[in-house]
Amino acid sequence: MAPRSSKCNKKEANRGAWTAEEDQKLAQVIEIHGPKRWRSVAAKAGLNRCGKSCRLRWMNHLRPNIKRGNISDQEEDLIVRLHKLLGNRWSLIAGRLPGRTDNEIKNYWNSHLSKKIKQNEKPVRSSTWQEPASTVKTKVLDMDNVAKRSEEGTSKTLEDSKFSFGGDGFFDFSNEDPLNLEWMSEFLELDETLYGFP
DNA sequence: AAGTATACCAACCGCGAGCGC
DNA sequence: GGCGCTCGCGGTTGGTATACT
Repeated sequence: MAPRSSKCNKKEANRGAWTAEEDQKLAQVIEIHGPKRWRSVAAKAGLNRCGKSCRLRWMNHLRPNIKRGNISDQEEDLIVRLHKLLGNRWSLIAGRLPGRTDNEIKNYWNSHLSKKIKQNEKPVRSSTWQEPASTVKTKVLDMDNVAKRSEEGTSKTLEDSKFSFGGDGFFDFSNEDPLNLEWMSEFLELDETLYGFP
């Protein structure tokens, strides 16, 4: 059976750090054709890279409005709260932090926050309540279902909520200031309504 | 100054989901 | 319904920079 196309050809493809020239070529092709069909983007750019690698480079470095470094206290707090709520769903967490990438947040978590959390293990929601990781996963899966039901117009639970769902099936917070934590506390209240916490 | 340990970040890998044929 | 292709995600690895002894 032929190898899956999503795998990079280890022998033929360029690997390792990207050069400025490669970045430029990639950005040019994406400007013309858009950030999709990554394999053909790689081919059109004349890059000896797999599509996957091109996508990663674009998403994490070349995209417009990317913020680099200096994660603020507010952002850090938000990451901690969202991680408590969503678990290791980095792309979702990154979606709430404008200009930040999932990879950056994941790295930041692994290198800074996971240690910090272990040290001062302070529950955010109450002085005693702490959510097991398995519960988080179940809840998130449930949230997916609730989101679907909401899209289908069959959800009663969220009917009166101020929150709406975006096209990706998740909460659309587009009207909320991502760094204002007020919306988060309301979100946690909603969470309690849905799942009976604490 | 040299060697070692640690921190940080970019990139890779494997897997699963979605989609079209 | 099955198959292959593409994409996106999360975990992991490897290289480089910095701190420490």
